[in-house]
Amino acid sequence: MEQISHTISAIVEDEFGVDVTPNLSRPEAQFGDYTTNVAMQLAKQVGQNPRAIAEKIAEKISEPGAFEKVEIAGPGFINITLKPEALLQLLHAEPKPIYSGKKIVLEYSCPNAFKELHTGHLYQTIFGDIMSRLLLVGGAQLQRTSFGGDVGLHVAKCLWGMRAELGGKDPDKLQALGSNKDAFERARWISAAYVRGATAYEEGADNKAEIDELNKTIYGFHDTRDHESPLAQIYWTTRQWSYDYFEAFYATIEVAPLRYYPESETAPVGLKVVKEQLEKGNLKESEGAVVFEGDESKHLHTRVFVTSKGLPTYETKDIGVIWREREDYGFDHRYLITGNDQKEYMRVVFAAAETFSPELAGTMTHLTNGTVRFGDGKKMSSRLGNVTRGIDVIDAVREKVSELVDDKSLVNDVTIGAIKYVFARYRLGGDIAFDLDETVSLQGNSGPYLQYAHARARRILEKLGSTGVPTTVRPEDRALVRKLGEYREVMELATQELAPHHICNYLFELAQEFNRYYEKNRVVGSDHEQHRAGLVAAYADTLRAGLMILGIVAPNKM
RNA sequence: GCACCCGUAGCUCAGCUGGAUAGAGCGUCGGCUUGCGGAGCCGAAGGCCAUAGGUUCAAAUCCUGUCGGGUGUACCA
Repeated sequence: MEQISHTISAIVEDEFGVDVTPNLSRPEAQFGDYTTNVAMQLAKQVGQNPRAIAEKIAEKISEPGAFEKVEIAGPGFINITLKPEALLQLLHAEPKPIYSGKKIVLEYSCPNAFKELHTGHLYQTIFGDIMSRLLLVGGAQLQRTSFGGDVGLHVAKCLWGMRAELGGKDPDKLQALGSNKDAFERARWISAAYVRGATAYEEGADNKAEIDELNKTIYGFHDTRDHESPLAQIYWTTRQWSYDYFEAFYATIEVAPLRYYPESETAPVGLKVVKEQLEKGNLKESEGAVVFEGDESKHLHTRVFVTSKGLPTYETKDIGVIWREREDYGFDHRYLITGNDQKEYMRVVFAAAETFSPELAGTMTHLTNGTVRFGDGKKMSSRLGNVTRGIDVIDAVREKVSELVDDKSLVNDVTIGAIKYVFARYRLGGDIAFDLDETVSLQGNSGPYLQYAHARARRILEKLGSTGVPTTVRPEDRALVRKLGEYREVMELATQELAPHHICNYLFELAQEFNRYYEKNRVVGSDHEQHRAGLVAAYADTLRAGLMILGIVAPNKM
């Protein structure tokens, strides 16, 4: 593709003295393998009509007999049809490593300690994980990071609740309680305690005062490195339970682990920066608080970095993460995924970061995801533990899959595949309408459908033993071979845009193309058995490779 | 009020660095049916791409206004 582009570019330079990089794209099959609209773009500049320009370019480009066919169509499209050998060569092309040599930090998932991961976390974690795979395909030196609160009011509410649940602050009772629970059950218990604390906070002034006091006490555990007092022991133990739970959750959905930066670690770093920047005049004191004054001409809000009570806000903690990540990894670029309600907020944080440290300018990208909605269209509530937990979604899918798949050993791969696929399918940014039936459906554009399509192809190959490598393209093969050859281009697009939905669309189209082929062309026992088997193998391998980048296992049987 | 995001088939979504008759899945209707795994294939119906202008040889795509929906707008995260 690049070669063709260069060739055309050279011809245009030669004939018209204009420097362009022609836009090559994949047209509908009837028009050939590639098309370019370069003639139309040149028409005005060159002062000739586009068809005449196209004629000249087409004549030159087809001279050495490099292509099967070069045609002019419509207002001046140049349509190129590749020779069979060229078409086959595309099957072996590797995607360009566009992030090669780049140190990249990708921050996502970001659960708070002492809370369970809800559906939004599930979505973002899976999407972030797939995005990280795309960065790796692009050759990046990648670090996956995550950031969350292990201090703050929500923790105080939780600790208060845990103390109430335990009937005191005896760490031994906690140990006894935890000894017969797994990571998920412990997280569930912590979560229940949080609900109790949060309710108490709303209901009684005494409770509120106690919890507010507890909030300071928890900061104290960090400041004084208190690991001994009974309440501190409960805090540290349950914080570790939270971390264990994160690990267990990530293992369940089969995503890579992340380096977790707790707020207790980033707040001091942020505060130090804030102090320096206050002296430099980049931050100002206002009404007793430390604020960053947003540039109103750029529609940036003014935001508080340190409250009038002297406590760091999320802004400061976020600056802390950026500084820590830079210190730890020296990133060339940092991508951050959050919910899209934080868009405007993060613009200010980025603007502040770039003011504090101008070399950060242009090195950070904030990506946002929408809300996961369920069939009834209701938005999930995160109040008082009334959340739809991530694990509940996983369990619901698993249950459904169990009904459909006979072989129990396959249930997990299909479950995880279905969930990953449904989250990868949508362009990042919009809300996700999660439909259980559609997610698990074995027909239509779903993970299980593609897994099945793959298994079916493998079964054919199993019947044949050895398979050849296709060396020619027979007329009936052409559509399938062409589709297979698009893999690299799709990969590059997905990698560049960090948009896995392109891969989903492609794999689904590929499977459809294969099914069409398979419907009409018998493989086993045909005169072209070895040849066709080679195509089936290429198809199955492509499908598996694509699914693997989405983090989805492609079983050989289903 | 101001800012940002969104508005494409009954539903869920692609397409948005401008290009050839606007695509897919689900759903609906009609064919193929003793199959290499039919969990498939073929076909039909269904769209003034929210709306009104503008730029262009060419607009779902870019610009502006309007309407409708969502989010954010200093001591929460």
